Amino acid sequence: MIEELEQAMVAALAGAGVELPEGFRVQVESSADLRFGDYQSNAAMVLAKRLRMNPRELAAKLIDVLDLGGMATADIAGPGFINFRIEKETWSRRVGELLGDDRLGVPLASPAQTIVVDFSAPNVAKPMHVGHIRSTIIGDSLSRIARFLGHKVITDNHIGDWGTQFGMIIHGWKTVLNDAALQADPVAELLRVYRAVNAQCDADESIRETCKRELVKLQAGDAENRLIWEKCVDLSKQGLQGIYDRLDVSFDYWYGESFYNDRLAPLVDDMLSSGVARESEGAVCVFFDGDEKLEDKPTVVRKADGGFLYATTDLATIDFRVEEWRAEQIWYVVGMPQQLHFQQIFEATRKRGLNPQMHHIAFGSILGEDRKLMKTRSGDNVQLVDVLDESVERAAKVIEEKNPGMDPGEKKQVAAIVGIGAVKFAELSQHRMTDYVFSWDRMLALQGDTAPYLQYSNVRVRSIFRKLEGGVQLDAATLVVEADAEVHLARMLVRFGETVPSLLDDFRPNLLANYLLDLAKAFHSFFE
RNA sequence: GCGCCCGUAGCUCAGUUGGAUAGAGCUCCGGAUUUCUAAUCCGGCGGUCACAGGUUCGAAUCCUGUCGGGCGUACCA
Repeated sequence: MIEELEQAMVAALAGAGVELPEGFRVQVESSADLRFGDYQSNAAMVLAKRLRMNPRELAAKLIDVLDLGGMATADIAGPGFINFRIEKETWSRRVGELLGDDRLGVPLASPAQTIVVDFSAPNVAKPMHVGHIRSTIIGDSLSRIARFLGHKVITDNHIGDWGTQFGMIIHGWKTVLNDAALQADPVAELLRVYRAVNAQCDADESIRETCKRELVKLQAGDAENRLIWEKCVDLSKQGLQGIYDRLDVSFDYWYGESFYNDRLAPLVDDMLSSGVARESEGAVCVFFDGDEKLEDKPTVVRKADGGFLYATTDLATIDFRVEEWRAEQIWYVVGMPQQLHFQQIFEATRKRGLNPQMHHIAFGSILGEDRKLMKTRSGDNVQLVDVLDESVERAAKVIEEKNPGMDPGEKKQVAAIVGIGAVKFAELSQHRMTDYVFSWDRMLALQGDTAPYLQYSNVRVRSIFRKLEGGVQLDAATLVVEADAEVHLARMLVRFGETVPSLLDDFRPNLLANYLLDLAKAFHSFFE
């Protein structure tokens, strides 16, 4: 719809003999306030300013020669807006076209690109906690959107399967592991072991040293430690997969930190010889001379003791993604606190002569009831599994109240759909940058702007089609939009194709959530 | 100190990138209904967009400053 109106406007400008200034693009957008019509353009005002004309006169001139082919009417309002009212026949036609359109009016992105999306990335041997929700759900959503738009999307779960925590876990595995508990619930037992050793370390420095030695042995390739590590990673992955299954999230690859071990030393050598990095205070660093913001913020890629860091692994990971996967874009769905880190590795990557488009898709923090940051390492964070369980349980209670007669198996199924949906939608409906206070009530609310509201509208739609099955055939020719509620529903349906492409401009799934709520409202009104 | 993010109705949040009289949901008040699943619909109350300047036809949105909150600031991830 927007496209047709824009073309008509361009033609009208030509017809009126208006010369377009360099770089000017006629824009039509959907009206925020329906009293001003369905669509509006401020082109006359913008142009009048540049050409030093009277905006209302210019708008009048345009409308004189504007040919909309009967699809809509146009008038002038306010300081020089051109408002468009779409005819009912046009709505009928457009909705009829959508009926047979698999893409629901969403155009394919051009050009399609290869995009690697890096999200979720939990640490192995420690269960996911609430802090992982945002990355996982926002990342999954953006991946799906990009895929639908026609991009080649590669999702990669960059798990923390290598690092200092393995010193503690291996020591714990050798000393305090309970085999029976491990069999019964591997994830819980690994967490218990980790916590137990963590506490021992705090109390006794010599234990911490022992753990460090275990880590060094692992890194040196010690067979026993290597085996323990492999088992830990394996068990953890199974636990994680269970959660991803419940969330309906999947990854093309799970190339964790350990995957890049062998690439780190050569990478640092290469950066040294090419002059990208240099030694400083015994460490190897990348300095960003001449960069106003990063001038005094070098990043260390090799410690004075020879060890490598997070930044080193990330740089090696970029290499791999560009060389192996031909990534044109790399998206990192990672929390706000790591902004500086990403500025550094993005800049370091450019210094190395690689130029994928890199985006840090940051998000705000989840706070405790005291409005303070939920600590990552405190050990008593709310676990993601518990959030999901609690959510499903609460949904089950509602079902028991509202639909006591439902088949028990179906009850369970619906509870899962509603419970998990509530958690996911709570994330997706909010601007990703805002911090929020974790609250069961907020996350699991079943009334208002929530997942259940959307799901219920879906149920109602499906119910209609179920009852029509075998009876009425829907086709474009019989589709007539007439009453106000019908027009509004048609308007919202057409808007889908205009909304989706804009979601990736600033990586904003919440705009889709907002749209869907508006669509659901339009549908419920229509339904009533 | 410096850098980044945030401040919108009593509460939780939107706001299509500079557009018209700033919108939803929750709460509260009032109404609808012999259902194509009421987990619904319709109406009402509620605002100095933190504050002060600036830019222009036009600012919640852009620029400057102030106040308040959060995060980060080389050998953790």
